[in-house]
Amino acid sequence: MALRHAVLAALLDEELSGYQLAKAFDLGVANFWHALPQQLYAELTRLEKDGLIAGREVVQDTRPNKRLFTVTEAGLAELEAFTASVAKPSSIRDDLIVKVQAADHVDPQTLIAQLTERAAFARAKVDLFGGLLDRMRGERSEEEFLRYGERIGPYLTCLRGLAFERGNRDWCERTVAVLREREAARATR
Amino acid sequence: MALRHAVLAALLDEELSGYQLAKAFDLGVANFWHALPQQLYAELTRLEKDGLIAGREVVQDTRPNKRLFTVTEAGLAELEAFTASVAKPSSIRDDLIVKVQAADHVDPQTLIAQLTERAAFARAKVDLFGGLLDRMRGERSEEEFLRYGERIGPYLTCLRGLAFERGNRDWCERTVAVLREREAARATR
DNA sequence: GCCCGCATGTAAGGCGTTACATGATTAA
DNA sequence: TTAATCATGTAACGCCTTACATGCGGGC
Repeated sequence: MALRHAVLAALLDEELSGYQLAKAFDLGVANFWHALPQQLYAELTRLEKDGLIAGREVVQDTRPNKRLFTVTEAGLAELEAFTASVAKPSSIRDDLIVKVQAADHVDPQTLIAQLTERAAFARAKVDLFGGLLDRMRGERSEEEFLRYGERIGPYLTCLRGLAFERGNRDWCERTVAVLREREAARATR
Repeated sequence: MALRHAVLAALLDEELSGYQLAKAFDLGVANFWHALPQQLYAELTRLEKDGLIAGREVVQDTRPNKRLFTVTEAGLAELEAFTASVAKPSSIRDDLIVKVQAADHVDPQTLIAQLTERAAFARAKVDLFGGLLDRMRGERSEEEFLRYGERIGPYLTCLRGLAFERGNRDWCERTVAVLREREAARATR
């Protein structure tokens, strides 16, 4: 049950609507968790019912009305308890890695295409996260920001996301290079 | 539905029983996927029913009998199709990152303890994967092995696992250092 | 004598994904 | 006028996790 806590953590720094949360948890900006809009609307309903967040209706003229949510005292306590609870070890769960595991038995060209696509995606995320980090620390150097900044949580998680996507990019590129070399060697044999 | 394909990929290189698979997919050796024994036994039943794997009973005296599974032609075709299908982008899903996202609002000592524990776990995995890679490539250098070795799939996925755990280790250590520095600064204020 | 390893499952419940549904405004 | 953005959901299905169940053999 970690989606609740991810939502609570996201609402700590700013009041957000379900729609805004959905955008934050989508592929683009989710540097620490991923979820679909349906999950979020359902979870927000449950969180409010349990008194961990409080919503307030905002009436809009030109746009549909929306509900903005804030973390309550109880919600903060819940997060505190979650933080103290045992963490399960994380593991990657990625279709692409399964495909590479079977590399010796499937068509290399297909694999190369998939890896190339993923590398491009990873590069885009590296750029995105780099930009986010720049904006968060402003004029300050990273060292300075992390020592004296007020809100470093989102920065730290973004650093993890950045390193992860760099890892993806590098591994994909390396793997493509290996597969290409073997293909070339096979052709001249 | 990627567990099926992960199982198929794992059975490509050797005939395994459910129990052996369960060990491979457990925390210790799962360098490309993770699953619990119950999932695996259920999936093996389904895979056999669908004709993607074939099982043969091995009678043992001193131990309970077991069933060893091999990938069939149809199973290989299924894997081939899976490899060609679109891959979803992978994303990290990790309790610990959620906790760090809330770093500015929860007790730093608790967080430091969790991060320290995770760093130790990551170091253990780095060692484990390093050893596995050594054993796979034997006498050969990495370059040589990847160019001329016969089974490089498992090696490549293990490389991804190694890089991922190094990333975990480094990020945990860095984050602990940052939190400690801020705690020290707060104490002298 | 007790716990660990081998070997295989069932059952229930929670979480995530896919598909479907609605309806207004604004920019291309 | 067509598509994208804002805004919020319902329903069905499938995967993952947690708990429970069984039974023999070997080492400390």
